[in-house]
Amino acid sequence: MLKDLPRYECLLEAAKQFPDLDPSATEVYLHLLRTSDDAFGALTAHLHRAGLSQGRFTVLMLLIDKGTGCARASTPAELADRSGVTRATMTGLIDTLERDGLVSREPDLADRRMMSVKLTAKGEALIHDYLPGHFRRTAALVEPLTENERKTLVKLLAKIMGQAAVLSAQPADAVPAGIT
Amino acid sequence: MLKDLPRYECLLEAAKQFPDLDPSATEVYLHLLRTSDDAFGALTAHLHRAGLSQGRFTVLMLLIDKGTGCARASTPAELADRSGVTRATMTGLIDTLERDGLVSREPDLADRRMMSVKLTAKGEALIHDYLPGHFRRTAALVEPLTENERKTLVKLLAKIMGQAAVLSAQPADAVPAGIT
DNA sequence: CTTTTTTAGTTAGGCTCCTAATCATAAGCA
DNA sequence: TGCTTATGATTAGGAGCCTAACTAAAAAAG
Repeated sequence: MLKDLPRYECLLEAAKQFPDLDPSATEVYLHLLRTSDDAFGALTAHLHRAGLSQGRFTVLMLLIDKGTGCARASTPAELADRSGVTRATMTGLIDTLERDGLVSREPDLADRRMMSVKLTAKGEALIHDYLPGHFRRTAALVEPLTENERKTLVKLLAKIMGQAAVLSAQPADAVPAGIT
Repeated sequence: MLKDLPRYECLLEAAKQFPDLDPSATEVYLHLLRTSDDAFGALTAHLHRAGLSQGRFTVLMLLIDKGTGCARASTPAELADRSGVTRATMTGLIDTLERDGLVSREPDLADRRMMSVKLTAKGEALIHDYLPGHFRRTAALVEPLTENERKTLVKLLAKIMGQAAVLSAQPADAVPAGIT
């Protein structure tokens, strides 16, 4: 990822050599990645201080079962699917979380292929201690945006998300003229 | 990263247990990360097909010296700084790029601590072949947004970027009341 | 009831990224 | 000049992510 975003004149200059380069689209794309990375990095620094990583944090969040209003996950397969990582990666994550005493792994009695993953008391204490600060920092990140601006932002991001889904669905070397 | 974003009611429910949780802020944050990841993933799939990764691609882009309107980089340290990775990581990236014949590494005659990194003919051919499709896909991602929406999006993202910088600058456990 | 297919989880090996430590060279200073 | 500090690059070791191959158990098919 580029640390310093190119100036717009720079994109215009590059567009002379590459007719396919859409300067405003490239600017949006680079700002999106840069902002996401910065926002993510600002919160991840605190995660690391708590001995967590994004993957570990996501797993712990999915294992919380009280007061979240959402169904919790329990098997490695479900955790992997909902975390957006492969099952192999989830095995590794659970390995280290178990090593650190934050989760426990028990065989499922009904289906002997499956394992049941649970938060330990230590894991539950850690995530519940961590969350309030995490939510405050998240709020601080978005703080200067009005409620209307937040709605607008989510709406615009959703459009790009939709395009990304379209683009990922047609992995061939298409995209010659325009995909809508 | 959560694969499926939580529904808004779910955030409202969770906010009952965590008073610090700002539902609209969390929604923005999660949408930002999810969108960035999806957009990035859509383009990265093509990078992988070309035998590249985001890190390798960024290095090659920084090494292009013609018609980009931007100064090119040449030393590992500068490549690392502008790529946003550590120098150790850059050493590894250049190792594999050199192994694959895409870049070459030569000692700097003036300062014998430094190395000079250059694109090989093969590397230059690869990146120049790759870029047009890359730019078309980038344009496709943003295609449904009008020019005004693009400006709005960049402006809103810039606000969050600014907050991320503030948040990263004060790594202590601050953020109790509000940071502006 | 046996064989095949599917599913859950893991292992093995690779890439990218990190931090910390090391080495050589250059630059600043008494 | 000689010593100390700063800088460029690398190495070593670790974590998280991937794909591909494997094991065991359940489900489906004959």
